[in-house]
Amino acid sequence: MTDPLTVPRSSATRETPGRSRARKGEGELLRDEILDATEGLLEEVGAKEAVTMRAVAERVGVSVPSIYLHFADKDVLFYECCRRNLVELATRLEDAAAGSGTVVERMRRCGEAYLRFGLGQPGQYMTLFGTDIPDTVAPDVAADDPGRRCLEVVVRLIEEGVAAGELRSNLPPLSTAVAVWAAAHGAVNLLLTKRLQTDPHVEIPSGEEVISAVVDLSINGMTA
Amino acid sequence: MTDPLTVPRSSATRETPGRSRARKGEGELLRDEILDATEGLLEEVGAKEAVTMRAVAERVGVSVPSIYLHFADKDVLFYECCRRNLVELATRLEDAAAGSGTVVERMRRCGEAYLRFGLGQPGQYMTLFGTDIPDTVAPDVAADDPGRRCLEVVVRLIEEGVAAGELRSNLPPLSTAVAVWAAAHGAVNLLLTKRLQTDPHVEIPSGEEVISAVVDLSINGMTA
DNA sequence: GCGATAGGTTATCGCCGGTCACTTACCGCT
DNA sequence: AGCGGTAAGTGACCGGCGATAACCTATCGC
Repeated sequence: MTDPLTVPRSSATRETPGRSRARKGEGELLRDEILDATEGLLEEVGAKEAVTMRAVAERVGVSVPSIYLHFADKDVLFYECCRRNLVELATRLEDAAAGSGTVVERMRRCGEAYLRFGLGQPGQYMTLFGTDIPDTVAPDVAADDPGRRCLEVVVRLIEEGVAAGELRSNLPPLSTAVAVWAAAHGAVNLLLTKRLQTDPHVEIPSGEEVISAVVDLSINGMTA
Repeated sequence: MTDPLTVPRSSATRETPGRSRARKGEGELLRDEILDATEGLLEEVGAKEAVTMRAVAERVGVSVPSIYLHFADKDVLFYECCRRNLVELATRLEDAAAGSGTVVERMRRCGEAYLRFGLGQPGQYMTLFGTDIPDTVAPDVAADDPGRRCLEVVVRLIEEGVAAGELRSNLPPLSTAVAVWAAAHGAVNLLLTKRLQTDPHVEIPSGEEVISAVVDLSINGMTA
């Protein structure tokens, strides 16, 4: 009944004659459009499970299988989509770490930069860091893991601080850096999953308060 | 072609004549069986997206709609499943906080208990804390949020430590407690999502090292 | 001009979460 | 004793999902 989906629309009507999109060497162009559309939808709905391949295809103005010409599967599409912005995060952290001031000051700027980055792009942050690395992208990640690059910045900063006598670290710098990363990651995660706003009649710290509390705690922990 | 699914098997064959399961007031019994099966499957595959309602039904030996007699939807089922064990976590934390020793010692035991709990039940931890609270369970959570109970323990411990002069906290205890929780949560999250084992040729801290690094950092941060 | 092929399309698959209409077995009530 | 009400459970099915198979067609090197 009311069967508008089964109408053949085969080879006579052709109101929208497919999509006029071509140019020989320019398949990469469509690839970028797909990534843009994915990123947009991801930030609109917040989680990749809520973004369907059909929705991406529709936004781009293309059919679903066309996406699979450029990306092996949904996981790869979303990983590539998020990784584009990783350059931005790495850059911000490296800028913050390389700026002027004491190691502690620079470390504080790094922490704030990380937290603000995560909170600024919830969908992408949770897609990148919130769940297991999907099997189909795991081999790729091993060579170029986003989180690992962040970790590197912190490790070097800690080493510098210890060498300068500014920081104390009775554990290996890598272990301490992991702990610092964990604190920042956990804070972003708690805020993005709304774990701090479920109970309206309990006063809860704002995002800014959480950021400064986490940064304070971590830095105090290293200067003790 | 090869249409074994459309075979009627209507009202004559009946090889397995439904499932002999009844008893009037004992529907709750099936409910518990469903929760047990869900928990088992969840820990086997690690994520609720990978556990289908059909798989749960099959393990229990029941049909899919029967599950919906006891749980409104999949989210509610998994939330109830995980919440059962929340009692355990709350108990462990309260035990650790109420034990003997200085506030710092008890705080350390709390941190270790939290981390071990999370690492001990990956599927349930990630289901409870790893993503947004689903809409269908959110109203319920507001009244009895798992994380909130953990937070309470830490807040009281910090207040006690500050009063005893053992801890220093220039921020409100709640803010500091959130930061401590964030550190622990982030550590569990990083470990469970395998963020610390992607690169085989880089030495990475073990789970135990991460635990002690996070606990050290947090406690140092409060005693500075 | 012309065949190869990059760049698409339509149609369909199998599986998922969830619902509907229906049946069965127990139980309180007369 | 037996009968209606209802708790408990079932088979069939829906729309939507990720993914694929088979097919078409405009472009471009030759």
